[in-house]
Parts: sequence; C-alpha cells; structure tokens
Amino acid sequence: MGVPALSPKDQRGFRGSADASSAGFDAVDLKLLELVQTEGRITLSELGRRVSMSPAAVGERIRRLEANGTITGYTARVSPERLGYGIQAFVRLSPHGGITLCHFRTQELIHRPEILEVHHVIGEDCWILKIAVRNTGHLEELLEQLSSLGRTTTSIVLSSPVERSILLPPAP
Amino acid sequence: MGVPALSPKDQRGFRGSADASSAGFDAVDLKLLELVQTEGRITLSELGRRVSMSPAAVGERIRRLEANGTITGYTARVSPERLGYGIQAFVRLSPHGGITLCHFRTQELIHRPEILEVHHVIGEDCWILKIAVRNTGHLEELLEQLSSLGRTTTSIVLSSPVERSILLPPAP
DNA sequence: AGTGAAAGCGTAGACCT
DNA sequence: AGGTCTACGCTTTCACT
Repeated sequence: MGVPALSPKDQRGFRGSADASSAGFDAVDLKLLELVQTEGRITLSELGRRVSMSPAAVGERIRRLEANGTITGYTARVSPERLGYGIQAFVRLSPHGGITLCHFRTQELIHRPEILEVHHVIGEDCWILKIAVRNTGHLEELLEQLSSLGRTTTSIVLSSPVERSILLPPAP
Repeated sequence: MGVPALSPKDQRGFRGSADASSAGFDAVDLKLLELVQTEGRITLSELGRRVSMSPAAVGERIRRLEANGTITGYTARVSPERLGYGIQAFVRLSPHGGITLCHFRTQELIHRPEILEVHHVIGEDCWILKIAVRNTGHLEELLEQLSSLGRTTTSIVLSSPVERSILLPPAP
C-alpha cells in the first residue's frame, strides 16, 4: 500500500522540500493531530479553545487533514480481554510453496475475526500475524489451521508495555 | 496487565456462566460496539437511529460500556506515510543478560516516538517491537541503538493486507 | 486562512412508563 | 431499562475581513 497521490489542491501544505518528513504541518496542525488521537470524540469547540481559534477555523483544518489522508478515520478502542479474548499472540508464518495471500485457503483464514493483523514482511519469515484467541484450546485450533499454510512460530504476548496511541511526525 | 476487577454494579451484564467469552453483550451492544469502532465520531442520535432506540438509551449503554472497560477510549487514525514515516518494521529482540524493561537504557529507547509498540512475549525472542522510521538511514540509526540492548532480527513491512479496525466477541 | 453570527441538531438531566 | 421533554451547547454555513 503506497502513499496515495496528492491532488494539486492538497499540496498546499507541503513546503518546497523533497523531504516529506517535516512537510506541511504547522504547530497548530500538530496540536490538533495530538488532540484528536488522544480524545477522538473531542468537539470542534473544545479543540478551538485548546488552540485558541474559532470552532469554524479548526473545523476547516480538521476537514483538510481528513481530505488529504492524514487523518484516515476515527475509532473506539475496545478491550480484547473484556470481549473474551484471553490470549494475544504473534505468529510468524513461512508459507509453503504455492501458498500466497491470494490463495483461497489463505483468504478464508485471514478473514476470521481472530486474525487482527496480517503483515507481509521481508526478512526471515514472510508473514507476521497478530491474533486474539479465547484460550489455549482456541489457540491450538487456530494454529492447526494456520500450519496448513506454512511453518509457524508463535510468540504469546505476556504484556504490552508500549502501545502508542498517538503518532506525530518524526523529529527532523 | 490482567483484566481489571469488576465492581459489583458492572457485573450486571454478565450471564451466570463462568465462560467470559460470550458474556454480557446483547445484540444491541454488539451493534453499538461495531458502530463506534467504524465511526468513532458517530453521534448518539445517529446510533439511536441505527439501532432503533432513543439517543438517551444508547447514551446510557455507551456510558456503561465505557464504565466497565469494554470501550477504553476513542482515537483518530492517522497515516504514518503522510506523517513522513516511509518504513514500518517489526524488530524481534533477545535482550542481553542484565537488560530488562525497567533498565534505564531500555526506558530511554522505548519512549522514542518511532517505537510504536513493545510487546513482552514468551517464545523464541523476548520482545517484539513495531517501529516506524523515515527511511533506511533512520532505520539503521534506530537498529544500532536497539542492538545495544540485545540481538535483533528485523522484518520490514511491505504491506499489511489485514489491519482489523473492529473487534467483536469471538464466535462461541 | 480566520472570525462572528444565526439556524439547525445533538446532548444531558430530570421525570415518567 | 427505555422513552419523552427541555434547556443548553455544538456544528455548519455564510458574509465579511
């Protein structure tokens, strides 16, 4: 998945530089990005108060951040434990010859709700999956199915000391 | 990080069963959980329309889902590419003897904004990190620092065919 | 690009079924 | 537990700067 092409009008924010890393966001944008990431349901009026602007003005800025693909959506965070998923794990998978992401057996599997993430990676193993399962029995069942696709290596998550909820541009 | 203890009043929704996997959510709760995960800024009035209830009633249900820890917060999703992070990667790290998560050098590192996630896992390697970096130079710099903590194995993300934005209780 | 005012909804509390 | 009513606050638009 690449970066979507910029339409001319959305290039407005970008400085002439070829380096995208510090491109196009002023201090207010950064503050807004921080605020909407930490408080997804914050009102435009409240955003306005926090950055000392009118609700209409921050509304326009947010609209632009959405339109140019910087803000891709809003979501509620839910607790996997509360939903009945007692175990989370990473599974690295080296697919057998002939197994690809398009393969129908792969498609069936990766659409299961327990499969939270599938990343196609370069390196020792080809795919990295993040999964959530009810218990060890459920884990066993899922791994059995996954092992038909390739050799799996499983790492059960004990704790997640960092799960950054906010992402800001890198320091230059 | 375990499941937080339930206060008596929050147990209301739970059926008598010892199995937490199907506990306490009726069809309306499930629909609400789906909706707030896909449209984090949806209004209570709109939620009410979608589930055929009054805004006040869904407001009360949402409040309960928040209070008992099922909904843990709301956030905007942002595009790492748009923010200037061209590369995402998983780094597996086997810490050297004496290096722990509490170690000051570890703490310094994991608070860097490029470190998106740190998971403590059981299995072949002890920690799994998810990172976002500007470019290969930035990656090299970060890996150099990480390698002082332990042996690293890096998998660069080519694409992420699944990044589930919504999580619902497992099928029973 | 930001402000201010006005119309139209959405929210939250009290009260009722 | 859900519905109704109402006062207040928020969003959105538009003319103006």
